[in-house]
Amino acid sequence: MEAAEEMFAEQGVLGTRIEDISKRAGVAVGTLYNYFEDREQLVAALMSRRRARLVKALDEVSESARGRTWHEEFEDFLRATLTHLERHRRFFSILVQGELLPPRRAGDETHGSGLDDVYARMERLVRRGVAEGVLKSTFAPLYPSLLLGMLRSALVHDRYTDMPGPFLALLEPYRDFFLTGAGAPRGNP
Amino acid sequence: MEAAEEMFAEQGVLGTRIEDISKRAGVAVGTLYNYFEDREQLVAALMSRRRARLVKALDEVSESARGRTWHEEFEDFLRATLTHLERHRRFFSILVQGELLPPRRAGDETHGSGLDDVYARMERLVRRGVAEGVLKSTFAPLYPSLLLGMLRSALVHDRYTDMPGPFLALLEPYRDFFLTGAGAPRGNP
Amino acid sequence: MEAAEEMFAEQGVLGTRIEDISKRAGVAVGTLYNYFEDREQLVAALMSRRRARLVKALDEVSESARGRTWHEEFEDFLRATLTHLERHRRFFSILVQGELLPPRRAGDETHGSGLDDVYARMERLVRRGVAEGVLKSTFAPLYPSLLLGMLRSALVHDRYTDMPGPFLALLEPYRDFFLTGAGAPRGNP
Amino acid sequence: MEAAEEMFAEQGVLGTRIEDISKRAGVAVGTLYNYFEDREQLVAALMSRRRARLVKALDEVSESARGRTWHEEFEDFLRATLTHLERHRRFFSILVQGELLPPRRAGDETHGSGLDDVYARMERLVRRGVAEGVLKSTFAPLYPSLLLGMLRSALVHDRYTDMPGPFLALLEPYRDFFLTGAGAPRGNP
DNA sequence: TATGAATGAGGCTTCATTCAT
DNA sequence: AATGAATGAAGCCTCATTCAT
Repeated sequence: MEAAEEMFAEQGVLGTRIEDISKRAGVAVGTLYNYFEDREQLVAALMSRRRARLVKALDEVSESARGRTWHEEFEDFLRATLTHLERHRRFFSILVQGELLPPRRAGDETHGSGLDDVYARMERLVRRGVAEGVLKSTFAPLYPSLLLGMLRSALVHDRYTDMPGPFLALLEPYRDFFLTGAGAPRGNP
Repeated sequence: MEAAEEMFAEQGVLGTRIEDISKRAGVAVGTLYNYFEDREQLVAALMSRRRARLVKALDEVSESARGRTWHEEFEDFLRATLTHLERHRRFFSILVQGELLPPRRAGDETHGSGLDDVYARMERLVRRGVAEGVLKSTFAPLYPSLLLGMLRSALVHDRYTDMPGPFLALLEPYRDFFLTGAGAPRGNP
Repeated sequence: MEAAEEMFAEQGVLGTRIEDISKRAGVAVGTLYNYFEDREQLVAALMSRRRARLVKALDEVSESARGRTWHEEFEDFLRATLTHLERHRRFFSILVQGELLPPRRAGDETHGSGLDDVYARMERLVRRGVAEGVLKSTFAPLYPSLLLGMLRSALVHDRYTDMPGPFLALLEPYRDFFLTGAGAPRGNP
Repeated sequence: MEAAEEMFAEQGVLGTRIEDISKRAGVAVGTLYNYFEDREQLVAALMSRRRARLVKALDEVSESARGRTWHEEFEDFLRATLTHLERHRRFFSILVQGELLPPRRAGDETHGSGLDDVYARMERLVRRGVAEGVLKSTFAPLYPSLLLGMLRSALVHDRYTDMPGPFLALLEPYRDFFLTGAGAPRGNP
């Protein structure tokens, strides 16, 4: 039933008809409504579910990082994220864009943008990096969002490139970029 | 009339009713339809218009960069973009998300994601940087998208931070991050 | 299970969901459908049941009236009806309104308005009254319906009065009204 | 458009589809929704309109009664009501049954049973009768509801009689019944 | 025999679009 | 050229009914 998240990925969240979802899921409309109050809740549930998966993966990375260097954890973190992105390209591109969901009536902070949890994991990772002295502390508060932006750029790149290729190939470049930037080493003429 | 782009920013592109736009614009629905074939064209026109502004600003930067260093152009580029972002926070956050637009019938490449032009400007900037040897050439093809991702992170950061502050304050950190990354300089034990 | 007739009284016949009835009755929907062909039959059965009770009560009155005066029977009749009304205020107010039942496909005279039997008892009572000369015969055919209307007015009065009070208190006024009307005795200048 | 109240009369309030109403009214569904928020408001509006007509008629009676006897006003009152009943048999039979309307969420006393106004007119009439000494004062508070019940009995009678006939024929019998009751004059052996 | 999840026809409502004024 | 009431296709959701367990 969850596999109907593909619909969202294909048609967009707001452009998908409940009936199509149910059809793809192989059940009747009514059945969906036996489990979800209304369209909004169905959407929220799908989002939740997908997000939870990623968060779980990230937590496992964090878990198995005990006793290993920050750089190793960072690499694993990137790998996990890129892999997840790979598997859910289209859907993730939507998860990243919580803003376009329906207006969200006032006082309904139920699901944030759907990225709160992911963002939190990134904050933790950054904090450890700073604590261990492997990340500059000056602009540290910006790093989580920059990390998020960088990962999002994978989707952008995917879009603007003729030869998409596996996201995992971005692991090394992204690690390198995040740590040392795009600037050429100066002073080595 | 164009000022009704605020509607999109507030309610999302798909969540905005034509009638509301016309009301906010102070005209009747029929009037809108005298100028735009249908909803899709109205949306496209608004997008176009906003994008054109940014592109124009970026081109001016590029223009006035003749005879100045790449770093100066880069800084101007960032400044122009952040300023634009500042002024159209909400709307830009939507422009950045071309994917959620209507289903897009097959064979209808009319308006791309709305970022094509911006992306092209970034490519040009990166190319110059590489040509002048101030940017690493190894992963150069990724830089435009990373630049885009970085700028998007401004919106993310805005969302997850208690003290938003002017986007322009991000100029220095972002320049620094893009050029040298987040990693602490090593080899200085 | 029958006690779920309260639902009808509370929500109206057409406004009550089968599932709610079954829930209130403490059984599953399927169980109801094991006993009643469909919704319509369930409704008919409930109506029938309630009506049967009243008819039974009225028949007992008629029974025990043998050898007593018409006025005594009339009083008992009123008492029985008002008592019944008292106990099933809400439901009775619906029974009285057979017209709002489902559209009734043509050629489906299955359950009449639910009051046919009651009306018949009233006709009998009126006939006896006329036969014994205690009721005017001029407009006799109207009396059954007037009797019904008078009893219904108990429900109306209940609705429009601040101090509802027991229906039984209406026994004397109603008897008086039915027999002598509302007009002040004339000819006593 | 108002003529679509016939639908209610024919199919019942809850059994009528909005689309049918619009069809009968010769307009599109959307058009109805341009004038009424939703189904409930449409129903309420129709009720209101019909009730207003009757109330208006009753007020005219009351108006023209100045300087005439109570009995004359009473007769006019009956005539007006019966005439109205005649013209809107089916619909009125529904107006009389406000109770079956949708559950009415708590705290929504917007339209009462639709008979409040009519009831008020009856109270006024009765008060005058009592004041002028032509009505007994003992059970006066019950008379308005009895009057209502009596009129309703016209609908009942209509239902249970083979030869319906014009309601106006009930004028004399009802006047007589209301004033002197059904009992045969006693003491005239 | 009781259960209650699944079903899907059908009703209500929205809103992009038209067109007579 | 501007208007905005009318339109009706299309989507959301309900709920009577079925049937495998």
